[in-house]
Amino acid sequence: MATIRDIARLAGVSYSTVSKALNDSPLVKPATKQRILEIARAVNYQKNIPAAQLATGKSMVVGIVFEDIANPLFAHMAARLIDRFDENGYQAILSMAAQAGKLYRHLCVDGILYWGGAMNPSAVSELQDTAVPVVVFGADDHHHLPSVTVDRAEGIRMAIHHLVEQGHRRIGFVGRAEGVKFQAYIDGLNNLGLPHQPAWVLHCHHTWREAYTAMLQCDMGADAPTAWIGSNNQVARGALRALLHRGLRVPEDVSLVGYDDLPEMELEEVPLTTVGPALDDVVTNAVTLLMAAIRHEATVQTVRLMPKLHIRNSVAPRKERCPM
Amino acid sequence: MATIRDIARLAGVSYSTVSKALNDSPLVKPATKQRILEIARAVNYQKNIPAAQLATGKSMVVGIVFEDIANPLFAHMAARLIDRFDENGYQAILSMAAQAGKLYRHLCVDGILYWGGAMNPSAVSELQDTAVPVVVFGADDHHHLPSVTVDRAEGIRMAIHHLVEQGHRRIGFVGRAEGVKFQAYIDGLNNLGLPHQPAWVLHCHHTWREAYTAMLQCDMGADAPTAWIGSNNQVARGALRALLHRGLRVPEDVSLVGYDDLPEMELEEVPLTTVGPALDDVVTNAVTLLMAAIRHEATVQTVRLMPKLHIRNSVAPRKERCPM
DNA sequence: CTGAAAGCGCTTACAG
DNA sequence: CTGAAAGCGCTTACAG
Repeated sequence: MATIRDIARLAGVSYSTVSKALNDSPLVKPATKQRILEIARAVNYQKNIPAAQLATGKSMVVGIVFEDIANPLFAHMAARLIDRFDENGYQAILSMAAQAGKLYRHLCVDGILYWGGAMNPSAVSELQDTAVPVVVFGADDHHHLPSVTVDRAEGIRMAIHHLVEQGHRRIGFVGRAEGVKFQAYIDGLNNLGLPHQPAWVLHCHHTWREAYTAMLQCDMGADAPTAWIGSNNQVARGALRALLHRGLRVPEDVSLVGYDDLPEMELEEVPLTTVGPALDDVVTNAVTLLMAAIRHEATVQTVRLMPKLHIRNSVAPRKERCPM
Repeated sequence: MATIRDIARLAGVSYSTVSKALNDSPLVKPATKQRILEIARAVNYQKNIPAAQLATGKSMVVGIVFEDIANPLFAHMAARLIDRFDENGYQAILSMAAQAGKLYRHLCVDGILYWGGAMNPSAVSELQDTAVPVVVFGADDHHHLPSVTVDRAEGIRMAIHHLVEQGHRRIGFVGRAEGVKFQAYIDGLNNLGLPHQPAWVLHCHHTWREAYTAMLQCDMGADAPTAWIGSNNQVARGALRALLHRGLRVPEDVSLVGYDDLPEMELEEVPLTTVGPALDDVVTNAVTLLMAAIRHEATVQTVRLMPKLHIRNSVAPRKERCPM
C-alpha cells in the first residue's frame, strides 16, 4: 500500500504538501496539486483512514443499530438511511444490537442511530457510555437521548375508530400485550364504552410465526371479535394468514387492521388496511437529529410523528359472522 | 476520553507499561497489572482502536457485504455469520454492496465476505482493489476469489426429477431467465426428453412482487405447466400466492417447488417443497475460508456445497388440471 | 506556495 | 519486571 511519503518521493515534494494536495487544500499550487494527484492515482493510493482519524479526531462514519433485522421494516429503512447519511457526507455501517456497543466504541464512529421497536435498555445504555452522540428512533421516548418517536397510541386509536365507524364492537388485539400500543387498545375501548375480554387479546411476540399460531388456535366462537388489530407488520400478516387458513374470509367475515405501513402490506393476499407513520419521515428526521447532535447544534431533542390510516381491503362493515 | 498516558500518570508508571498491562502481557508484574487495570476501569478507559490499528496494522474486524438485504435469507444468515466471526475473535460489520468498497477501504477491515445471489461484478472488483482478502458466497464461482458455492444446477435437477417422479411432464420456470438455474432447467428438461415452451418461462427478478405479477398474468390454458419451479424463496412465495389467487389449488391443481430452504418456507399458506443448501453449512464454510485467507493459510480456495430436497406439501402427483 | 516539526494514541523491540 | 524511544500514516499550525 502506497503512503503519502511514497508519493512525496515520487513527486519530489514534501509529504506535507502531498497531504494538502490530497485534501484539496487551496494552499498548494494547481500545477503541483495536479501532478501529485496523478501520481496518487498511478500508484493506486488509498488513504489510511484510521491514521487520518487519529490525527483529526473524526471518522465521518456513523453506526446504525437495528434490534431486529428480520423485520421487513429494516430492509426498507436501511437503504434510505444510508442514502441520507451519504448526502450529508457520512458513511453508515450497520450492526445488530448485541454487538453494537463494543463495535462502535472500537471503530470510534462519530454518531450512532439506534432503531428499536422493543428497545433493549441495556444495549442502549451501553451505547450511551461512549462519548459519541446517539439518537434513537422507532421506539418510545428515551429519557436521556434525542429521539424521533411516533404517537403509536394515536395510531391504535385511529385503528379502533375506523373499525367502530364500520360498526364493529368486539375488537381483538394480536401482539405484545404490554407497552404503549396495548395500553392504547385498552384505553381506546374503554373510552368508547366498548367491551373487552381477556380472550380477545392474543399475546405474542412480533413475529409472523407467533401471530400465526396464536390466531390459529384462538377461540372463534360466536362471541369472538369481529375485527382485529395486529400490532405490527409481521403480526398482521401472520394473523391474516391464520384467519384465512381457518376458512374465514377477510374482510367479509372478519376485519383486520395492521400497524406499520410497509409498501408490501398492499401485496398481501388481502391488501391490508394499516395505520402507521410515513417511513420516510421517520428516516429523514432521525438523520437530521443525529447530524445536528454531531455538530453540537442539537436544538431539537425529540420529534414526534403522527401515524396515518391507510385504507385498503381488509376492513368491511360488520355483519355477524357465520360461526365456524 | 482517558488515554494510556492518563492511566500511567495515575498509576505512577510509564505508559508503555500501561499498554502492556492492558494487553495482558506476561512481562508486567501481576500486582502492577492489577493496579493499572483497576485505574483503567475507574476512569472508564476505552482503547482507541484506530490508534491501535495504526500501530499493529490489524483491526480485528471484518466486513460483510449483502447485495440484497430485502431478501429474507439475509436476516437469516447475518446473525449466524456474526456469531461465527465472534467465535474467531473478529467483529463483523454489515453493509450493502453499493457502499461497501469505499467503506471497507476507509475502515481498513481485515477481510471481506461478499454475499450475492446475482453478484454485482463492479462491486466485487472494487472490493478486490483493496489489499484485504475477500471471499464470496451464495453466488456462482468467482474466478479470482475463494468462494463457497452451491451446485445450483444440481438443485434444479433435483427439483425436476422430483416433479417427474410425480408424473409431471409440463414443467414451468419462474425467475430470472438466465444464469445457472435457468440453464439447468433447460438442460434438465432436454436430458429427460421433456417438452418446453417459451410460454412456460416467466421471467422476473427475484422479488415477491415481480413473481406474483408474472404468475398472475400468465396463460393458464389447458397447455400450461402442471408444475412450476420458483428460482428463489421470494419468487416461490410470490408464485404461490398468485396461483392461489387465481383459484388454483396447490398442490391439487398445480405443483410448485421453490429454490432456497428457509425455515419460513414451511410457514407459507401451503408449506413449500424446496430445494437448497443447508444454510448453516454455507455460513460456516464462508467464515472458515475467510479466516484462513486472513491468516494467509488459504489452502482451500473453493468449497462447493450440494443442495437437498425438502419435501413438504406443495407437490402432488400430476392430474390434468381443470381449466380455469 | 512549500517544508520541517509536532502530535493523534497506541505497540513493540530494545536496553536496563 | 520497567521504561525510553521509535514508529504506524496522517493532519495542521507555523515558519519561511
